[in-house]
Amino acid sequence: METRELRFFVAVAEELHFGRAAQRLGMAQPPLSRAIRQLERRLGTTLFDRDSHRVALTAAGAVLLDEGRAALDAVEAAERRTRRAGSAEPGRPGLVLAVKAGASTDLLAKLLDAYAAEPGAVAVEVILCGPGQQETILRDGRADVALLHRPFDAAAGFDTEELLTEDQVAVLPAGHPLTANDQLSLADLDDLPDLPRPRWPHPDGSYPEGPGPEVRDHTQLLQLIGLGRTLTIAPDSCRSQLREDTVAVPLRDAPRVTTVIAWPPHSRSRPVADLIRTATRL
Amino acid sequence: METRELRFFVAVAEELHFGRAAQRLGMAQPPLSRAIRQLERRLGTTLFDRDSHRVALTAAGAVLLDEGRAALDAVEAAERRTRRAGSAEPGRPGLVLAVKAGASTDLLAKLLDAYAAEPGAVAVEVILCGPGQQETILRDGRADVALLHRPFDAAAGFDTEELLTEDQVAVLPAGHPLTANDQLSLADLDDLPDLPRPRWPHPDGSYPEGPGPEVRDHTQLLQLIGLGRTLTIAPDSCRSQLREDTVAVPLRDAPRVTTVIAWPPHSRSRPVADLIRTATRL
DNA sequence: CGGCACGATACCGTACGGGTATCGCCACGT
DNA sequence: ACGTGGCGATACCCGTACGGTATCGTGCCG
Repeated sequence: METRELRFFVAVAEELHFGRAAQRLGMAQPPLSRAIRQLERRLGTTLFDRDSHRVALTAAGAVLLDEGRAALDAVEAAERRTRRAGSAEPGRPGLVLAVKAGASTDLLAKLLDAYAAEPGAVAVEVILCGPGQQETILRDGRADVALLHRPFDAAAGFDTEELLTEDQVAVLPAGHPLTANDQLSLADLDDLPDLPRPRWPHPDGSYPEGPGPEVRDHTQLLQLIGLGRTLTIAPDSCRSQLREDTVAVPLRDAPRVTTVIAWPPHSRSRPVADLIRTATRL
Repeated sequence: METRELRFFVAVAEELHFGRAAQRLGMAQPPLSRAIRQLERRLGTTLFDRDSHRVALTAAGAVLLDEGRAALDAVEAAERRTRRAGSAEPGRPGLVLAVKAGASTDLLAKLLDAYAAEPGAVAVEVILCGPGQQETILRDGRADVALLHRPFDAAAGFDTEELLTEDQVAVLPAGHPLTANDQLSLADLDDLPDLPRPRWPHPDGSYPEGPGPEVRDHTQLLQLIGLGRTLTIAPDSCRSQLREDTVAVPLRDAPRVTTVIAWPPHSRSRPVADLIRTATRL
């Protein structure tokens, strides 16, 4: 199976419409139809149930959509990482690390310092990304290593090492009545009319429905908290980054959060191994 | 990047010889050379250092070899699993489970029985494979689920659930002097001139060097132990399968072995989820 | 210094991927 | 009921890029 065919298939499977899929692929509809038919012939299976007015995935098609996306990610990762390894003049980033923007700043600083002191250290580029995007970025090769937060980020498919386990705190506007408590429970934070939970974008950029404000990054989030418009739950170590107009209150019953360093299981590269070793020794 | 190019690249990278690689690919050498050059141009990187008498991987080439193999496995897996899902007439195997031949027989039997009793259970095909092959088979899509033994099998890149942890025993020929002990240590089994360790084949089918007998499966192994030609270390549960001419002796200091059920992290399929749920409830 | 092993280059034919035009089918509207 | 429009399939054409054969250039070996 060629990646071109897989890309065709995924486009049709996502659009469930040959015309739109062809448009997305920048081609005409007939060759697309033909390519899919040919793919079906070669696989010996029909992938779509279609008449002139409905296109639907068969069971086999659903399997290929899952597996095919993973395969395309793997190919894309191979391509990107090779490109990066190729253009490795000293000074250009030899290693890309994905972290959730605003999280674990002190741990991150310690890690980068310690690694830079290692013999054979290469330049590290840090990608700051929204919650839940590190997995994607690590999977498709834009990053080589990531810092994830269990149990919130899925580390499925990666090798990991635990670095740090912390309690969580509620981050609230300074002066809010709840800040009078020296401890809170998760239930206290549910359904507060004045402090609805913020809404983070999905991977596709769309926002879920709800009353809370839409946020894109942690700076924005902290500003909104300071303005008394929302609240958030964060690892204890976030205290060091709080502004004067926000307050952290320990949570009695929030799950403890573990920061782990994650990497694709076949990374045999020297810099990745060095960085991981450095991290585990912190 | 197309999978065809990746296959070309991997062939050359493994042979380090354009002529032989072309032969392996069933094509002539010139188009292969050209395809590699073109791949290098598109990636903007040289992948091989070559003159007329030596071909060697560059750093970028080494990266692409690792990542490319993984990507090809993923594509192959997508293809195989789709084919399997497509030809799913009731009766044909809907689920393939890879287990190390001869290991965990009783656990396996319980699992298969329990799963068969589930509503919505599909036919399960069991693949018996040599040690260390389950990962490959699971990765390239010939199996959907595998039973692995930690810490011996690498579960890197898969999701896992622990099922059972056991101590290990030494399996020896009946009547051998060592069987007089009611406990042994690993050191007692090293460098026994009369009982050299068996040699298992590598994934490519070749055998490592050494004095021990070459074995392909556990039946053969047990027979050779019975004949007093070798010994092995195995989980406690293997006792139920021993022959009369072999004896198990507990090991004081062998690492405990954990049987885990493993699956590719993106399996969203109903039968896989059912089987895993069944396994964790045993 | 001649022979050889090997990768690169040159050149050619063909098969396949993509485009345009058109058909066939079904749902819907009036 | 019939016309219309939307959509996937089919028919046909064309360009390109992939693979094959022949040959070259080069460095190693005897």
